[in-house]
Amino acid sequence: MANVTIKDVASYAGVSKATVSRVLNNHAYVADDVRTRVQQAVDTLGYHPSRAARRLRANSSDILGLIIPDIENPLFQSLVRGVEDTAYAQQMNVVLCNTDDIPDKQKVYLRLMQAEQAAGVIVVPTHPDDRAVLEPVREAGMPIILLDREVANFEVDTVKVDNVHGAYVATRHLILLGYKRIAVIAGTQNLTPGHERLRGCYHALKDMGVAIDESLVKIGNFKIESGYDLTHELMKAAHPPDAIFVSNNLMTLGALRALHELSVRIPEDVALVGFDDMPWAGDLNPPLTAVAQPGYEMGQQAVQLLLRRLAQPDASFCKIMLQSRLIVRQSCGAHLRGHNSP
Amino acid sequence: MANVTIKDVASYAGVSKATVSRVLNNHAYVADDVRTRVQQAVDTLGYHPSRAARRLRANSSDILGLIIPDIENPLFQSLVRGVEDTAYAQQMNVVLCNTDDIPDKQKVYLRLMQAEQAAGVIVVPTHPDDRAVLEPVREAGMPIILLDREVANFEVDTVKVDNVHGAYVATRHLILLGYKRIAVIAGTQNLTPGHERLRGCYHALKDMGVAIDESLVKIGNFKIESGYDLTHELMKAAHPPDAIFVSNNLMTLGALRALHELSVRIPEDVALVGFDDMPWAGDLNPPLTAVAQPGYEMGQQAVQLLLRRLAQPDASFCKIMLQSRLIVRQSCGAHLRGHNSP
DNA sequence: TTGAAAGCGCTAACAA
DNA sequence: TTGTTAGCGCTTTCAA
Repeated sequence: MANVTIKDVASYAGVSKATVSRVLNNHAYVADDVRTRVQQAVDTLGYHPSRAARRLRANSSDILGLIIPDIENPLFQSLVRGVEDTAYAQQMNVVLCNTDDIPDKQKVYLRLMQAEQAAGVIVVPTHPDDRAVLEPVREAGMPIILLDREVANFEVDTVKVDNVHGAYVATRHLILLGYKRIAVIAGTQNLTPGHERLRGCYHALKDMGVAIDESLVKIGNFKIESGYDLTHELMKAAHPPDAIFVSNNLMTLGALRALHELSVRIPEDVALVGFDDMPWAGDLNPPLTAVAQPGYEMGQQAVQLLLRRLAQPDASFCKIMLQSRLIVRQSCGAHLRGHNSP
Repeated sequence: MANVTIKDVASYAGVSKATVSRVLNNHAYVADDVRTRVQQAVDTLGYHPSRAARRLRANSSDILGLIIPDIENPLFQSLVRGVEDTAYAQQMNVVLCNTDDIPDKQKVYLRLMQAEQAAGVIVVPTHPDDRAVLEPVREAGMPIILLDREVANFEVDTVKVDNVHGAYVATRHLILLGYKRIAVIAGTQNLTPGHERLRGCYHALKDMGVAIDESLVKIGNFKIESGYDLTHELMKAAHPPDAIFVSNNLMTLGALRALHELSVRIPEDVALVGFDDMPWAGDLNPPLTAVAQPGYEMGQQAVQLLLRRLAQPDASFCKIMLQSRLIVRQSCGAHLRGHNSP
């Protein structure tokens, strides 16, 4: 009933607490018969060491903090699974925190992880200026891995996706398909993915010799409503676009909804390519052409980076850049206009 | 740099550790000037109490374990947010665990929660026979709240949805719209939602005087492939259905994919109604008619139940049953056949 | 190869 | 109103 402690095991097995501890932690210099006797005691008593006590002793835990904006975003879902599966295989436990991109929440969670003596944290930072909050945490001895987004003036292990290239490929794809008025719904510009994706767009337009019409560039905030509103703006204009590149999944969903409401045919009237794939992107109306980010691998890599940092606290900082890839379905009109795929 | 402890604060403020502790925990009988002096010391030193130590002392924590099958399922996403938001407001911290419906994983996580001295766990159990794993945990003093599914012979606080009624309404909706050959893709039958939803179907068919064609009843396992495969089976048969009720979101996605592959028009050739709504259900092709479960509220209620149990450990067990509601979009064909909605 | 003892940071009697 | 002290469960010297 009451909790079984190491003391109970010790007296049951007729040895000292120290010996039980040694058995538990696989120390050398324990007689075989003693070892088995202790094991039996542990089993019959159903003993499990108190993590609180261990943590107090060791001043660290096997907890891995994972701080993300929002679990309802499909990208972060696969990312979380990548982190969890990898951590689980290493006997680490993941504590998931949603910041909703609110810096204060992020601060609270970072503090929590410190207080919990987490082994380290993997963070998708809320803001490029987050250095002020992150640096003290690292100074206090907790390894930090940044994921998906970067923070200004903050050298740190990072896993990200080549946003510029992804957006470049998507935009070029639209150009090659012959669209003339390509609009872009960009994301929050002071988030790395936001401006990198816009830059990728611009690069492609320039490289392919397409003049940039600034009235076709809208800056959103990565949320559904934003995609919805900006699409309305775009389509209500005197010269609406014939194709739209949307910078993330949520805004793409908003764009889709707006276009349906306006009874605009996709891709006949307007073609659509989104950044971020979703498991059900092929079931949307129409099946969505999208730049797929390797969310699961991003999670995996982040954990690997953390383990490396834990093993070698003084190793130099490392940035891992993963590739995205374009998945051509129907919203871009490739099936109508032929395959000029990149 | 090094961790600031209560001792540091005490000596900085020129008082004893006990006094610092009293200030920290808002005890009465602390002189005002002492209180402020300690507060200042805390602030300037940037002190945060060690949770490990507190936990060791108190033999319990403010951690709430949330054990679900899979975060990639939209239902569990809103559920998680409901739990997190509610717990957060109560200063509790949520540790999320995905079992993938694998009993062994569930066992590991339950053990982890015990070792972490969680205040309680909210569990979506993997199996109706899970009593053997769950009961010992509760016996050991940890409150358990069951969510979404029930466990045989295990009296416990539970939050669930009225699956029978939800399926009933969905099926009746199809009957009222005039469909004659209504198929059902059911879920795992030894999971409560699985057989309850099938029962709801049967009830509706019987009540409305529709003969049951057993060849139109398929038992799946709640996963995408299952919905996909069974839809293929259904449509390849000599007498395919003119409507399908699918028992959860993932299988509905599979069904949708299969129907598209077969170039079956929805709802003209086959109507479709799914259990579980999804944020983007309206963007699917066609917009999906679905039974919406109140995932967020389920999460909220589960936390409330846990708090109640924590406050009154001996209160009698309580079962909360939430209603689902039918959201009529286009996949059921209501817009073509007129509004015979329930 | 084993045991005794100290101490991790905190809180709660008990005393003053 | 405050300080002293013991102890939560564990690991790790140090000594035997």
